[in-house]
Amino acid sequence: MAEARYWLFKCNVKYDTFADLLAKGNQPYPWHGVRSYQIRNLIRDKIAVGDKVLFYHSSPQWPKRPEVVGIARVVTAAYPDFSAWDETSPFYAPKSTRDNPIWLMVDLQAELEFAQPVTLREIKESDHPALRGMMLVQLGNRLSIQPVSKEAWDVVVGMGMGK
DNA sequence: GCCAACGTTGGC
DNA sequence: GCCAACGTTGGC
Repeated sequence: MAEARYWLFKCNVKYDTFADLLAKGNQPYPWHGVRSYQIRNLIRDKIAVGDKVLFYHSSPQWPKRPEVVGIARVVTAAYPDFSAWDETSPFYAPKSTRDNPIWLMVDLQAELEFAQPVTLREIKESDHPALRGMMLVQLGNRLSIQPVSKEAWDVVVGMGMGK
């Protein structure tokens, strides 16, 4: 296997949470709902089985804060996102057909829930150079999947484990 | 609810 | 291909 890479996946808590992954136990969880070509291309070209994921909750209800809540692992290659075919899904996307799927997804499996979630605010306020370099804290960034450096990974996971 | 960022759409 | 209008994201 190629060397694992590190990512941050944003999850809008309106649709899914880390609890949904944890509830699956050892079963894979289809990371559905990507509707951005940039992210689709990342999934298709860059993300591989075994890659590691910081699981981030975005857009929480006040007074909850956006935060990294745990770690997951990529367990499949990219395959068509079936939620695009479901008329009852908020991610229904009729342009993506079974014969010619536009939207792709991978499956995730939960690995570890942080003892102590790492909030966006903590990451922003950290003076650690690896965290200051994270895409997450840069202005205007809205990508729902972002590459994370090994250094930033180690720092965030350390914070989440309560170190 | 507000609003900045910014990707996407569509008229030309 | 340009670019203005529009829609979505997401922090606050």
